[in-house]
Amino acid sequence: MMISTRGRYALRVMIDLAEHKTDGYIPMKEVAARQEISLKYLERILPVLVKNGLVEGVQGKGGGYRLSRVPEECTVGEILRLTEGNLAPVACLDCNAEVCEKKDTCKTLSMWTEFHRLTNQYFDGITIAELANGKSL
Amino acid sequence: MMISTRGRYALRVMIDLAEHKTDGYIPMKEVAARQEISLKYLERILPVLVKNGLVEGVQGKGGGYRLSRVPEECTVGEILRLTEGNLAPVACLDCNAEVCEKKDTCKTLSMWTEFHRLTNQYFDGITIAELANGKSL
DNA sequence: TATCAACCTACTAAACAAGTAGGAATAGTG
DNA sequence: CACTATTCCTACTTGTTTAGTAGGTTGATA
Repeated sequence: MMISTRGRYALRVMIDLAEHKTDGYIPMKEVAARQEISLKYLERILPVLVKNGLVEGVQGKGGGYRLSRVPEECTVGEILRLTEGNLAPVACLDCNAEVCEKKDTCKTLSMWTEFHRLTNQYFDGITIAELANGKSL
Repeated sequence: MMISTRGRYALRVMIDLAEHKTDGYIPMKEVAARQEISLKYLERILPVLVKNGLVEGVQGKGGGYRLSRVPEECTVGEILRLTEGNLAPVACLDCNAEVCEKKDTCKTLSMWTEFHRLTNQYFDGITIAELANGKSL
């Protein structure tokens, strides 16, 4: 019942990119230094955000990353689903998992389903812009 | 971001005890057979429920377990907190964890705190009685 | 051509999950 | 008393996941 460092670091990177937004690209080396996270580890986390169009990476000197959209349009839910795989509390709700054979008689399934819905709704309702601005919830 | 088998099995045991309630004690062997869960594994999960007064265990022939309270007074939240340790989404919110040194400037802490509150509120609002009766949520 | 950056793959150490194994303590029953 | 059925307790095991590290390749700019 935990969000791993992958998801938490991805979030911190996105917030950092929003806060230090310029017209150019920001090298991950700078973000890693500011956030005190291993650069090498961040390099392993970012590709999924690039592939799914949340950030753009440019190689070479003067390169780096920048947000693909304005921070107001980046939701926490989207970032966590990409980096954590899924926000489902039980495997039965994971779309990629095999179907549970007890699902028709399971007394707890609807509870998990509703919690899953609630979780997505909560995190989809928060944007990177709000976090960067320190909006209190 | 998952509830482990410990929590899920504990819940199924509690529901089973509620459904097969008698004036005596129910051997875990029966519950394990009905729920198709390893008896040995359940024996490892139950002590925490006993210690915290959710169920009573009686050893020896004719012994077994029974709920300490009526199912209407057993909440899912209570059971999950005992078996999963804590429902906190990040370590910073775990009371037993060391205090995070970034907590004063952390842009995400309030988001996690609110989610934690929401999670507890959701699961505290569901009782074993409701699950046993198949109340749809 | 040198430098700085993203990108890629393989490896590793530690922790955790999900159980198994083997018995000790306890309480009724013939 | 011996037998049986049950909880209770500790240690072990096996596989997976987490949180990285190592060592490079590719690509852009100056």
